[in-house]
Amino acid sequence: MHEVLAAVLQVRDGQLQVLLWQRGIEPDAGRWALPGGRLGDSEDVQTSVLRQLAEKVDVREVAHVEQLQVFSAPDRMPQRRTVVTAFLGLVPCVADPVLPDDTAWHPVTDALQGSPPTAFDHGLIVRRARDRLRAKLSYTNLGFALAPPEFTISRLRELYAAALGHRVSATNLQRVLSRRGVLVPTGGTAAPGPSGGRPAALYRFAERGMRITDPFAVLRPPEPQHAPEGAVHLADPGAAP
Amino acid sequence: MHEVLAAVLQVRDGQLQVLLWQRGIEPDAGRWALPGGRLGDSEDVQTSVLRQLAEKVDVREVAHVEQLQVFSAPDRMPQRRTVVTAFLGLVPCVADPVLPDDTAWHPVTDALQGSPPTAFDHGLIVRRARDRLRAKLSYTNLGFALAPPEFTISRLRELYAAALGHRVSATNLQRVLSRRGVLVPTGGTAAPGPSGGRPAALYRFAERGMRITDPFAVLRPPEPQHAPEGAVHLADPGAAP
DNA sequence: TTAGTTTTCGCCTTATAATCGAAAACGTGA
DNA sequence: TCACGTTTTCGATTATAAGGCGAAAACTAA
Repeated sequence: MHEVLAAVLQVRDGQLQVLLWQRGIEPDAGRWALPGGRLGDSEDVQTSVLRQLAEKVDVREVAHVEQLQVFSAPDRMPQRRTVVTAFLGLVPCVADPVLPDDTAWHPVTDALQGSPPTAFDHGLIVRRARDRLRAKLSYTNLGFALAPPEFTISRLRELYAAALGHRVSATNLQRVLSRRGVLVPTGGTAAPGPSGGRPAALYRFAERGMRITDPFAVLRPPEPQHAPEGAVHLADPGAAP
Repeated sequence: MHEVLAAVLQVRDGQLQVLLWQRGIEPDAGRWALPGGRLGDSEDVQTSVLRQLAEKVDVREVAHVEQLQVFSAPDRMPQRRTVVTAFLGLVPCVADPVLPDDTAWHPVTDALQGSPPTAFDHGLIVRRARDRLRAKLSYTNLGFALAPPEFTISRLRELYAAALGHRVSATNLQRVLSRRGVLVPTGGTAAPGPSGGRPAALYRFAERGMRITDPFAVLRPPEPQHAPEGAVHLADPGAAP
């Protein structure tokens, strides 16, 4: 049997959290599992996981979904042999979907340490999801999927710090993203906090489509020569000795 | 039904090539397909694809295998609905496995342009495999899977150029890989070619395990402070003013 | 010995990230 | 209204790594 699962991640309360539901029946009753379910006959895996998220946990605000990996160990679940395609899902920090009673957000760090206990191999899937997110935050504009449509650099810095698990310099974040052209100022400013301070400028991401600015520019192809032959007059119109 | 497929790549004759077999029966009779087959009940997908490669095309010299992606469009194959887990496989350039009559190597570039015509969505899988290889060559030591155990920089440069599809500077390749610590001199030298020249030093890869030296060191965590508090005496045993 | 070939190494330039500190822009309270 | 604390923003500087170029090294063949 083939099923799909999603590790849906969101930054809440300054921590990266994952959406889990508590199993009511055996096997692994009482343990916490990722949302998902059986693959339908007339849908592909990504359509299926989005459908099931919408149906089961009312998550329609998923800003980004991507395939993580297939888990297929014959004994990964007792009883029936089940192959699963695992996904990473990201939800902006402003979203607060209504959840069923058996469903809740849990800090990823806690879940990876057994609190709450996770069902089957779902803990491993959560770890893969977190690692993938951390890697992609470094070299893509995947941050758009964690951030609101408009945000200040400070706000974005908090999101990155929560997701990456370490401190992040606002100055550096600002310029690294700007250089890549994924950060666009909207012109507006946010109101200062209660203790004053300079009002922060608002930004948005250039595109929501995982645009990557030359991924891993290492061992890149040689620069095309400016004008190997002919067309030289174009580059040199009226030069004087 | 679930099946596994592998795009097995190797550099031959200075070109990146892929292993294909010609289908004898409908559907898509006469077109060229990737090796693979049905997932067994007691094996995971990676075990399965390695088994089938060994059984069907006598490829036991696969140096590296990794999951690419699940392809699951309901209509990706006529007749029966089939979900496939696609793999990337890499074979060192020195290997020359015995192949069945219906099986042959084809340049990836040609296959992607319809020569020979590929079956089902296998052309798309080949493209994904090539792109993945190119990306990973930039920031991992995946080159070990294309290269012999020992090699010269010139030889490695040819392999990289063939796989990446553009010229590669031997000087730069040498230093980029050395800096990462994945290139280890063996001490030996290769015999000069028929037209003379300085004999080249032999190298090997440091590890065959996809060791990555700090992947994408962007937005990296701040350096740990030398000695924030306590334990200072350890770092400073018997210092005099 | 000389010419030709190939490899290897050092120096320089460029590109990008990280760090530091000062200036700008706002509230608050004397 | 005028210092003061706070937060944001920007410029200058440093650090690191990749890319390019040419000279020197090490060999073969005439």
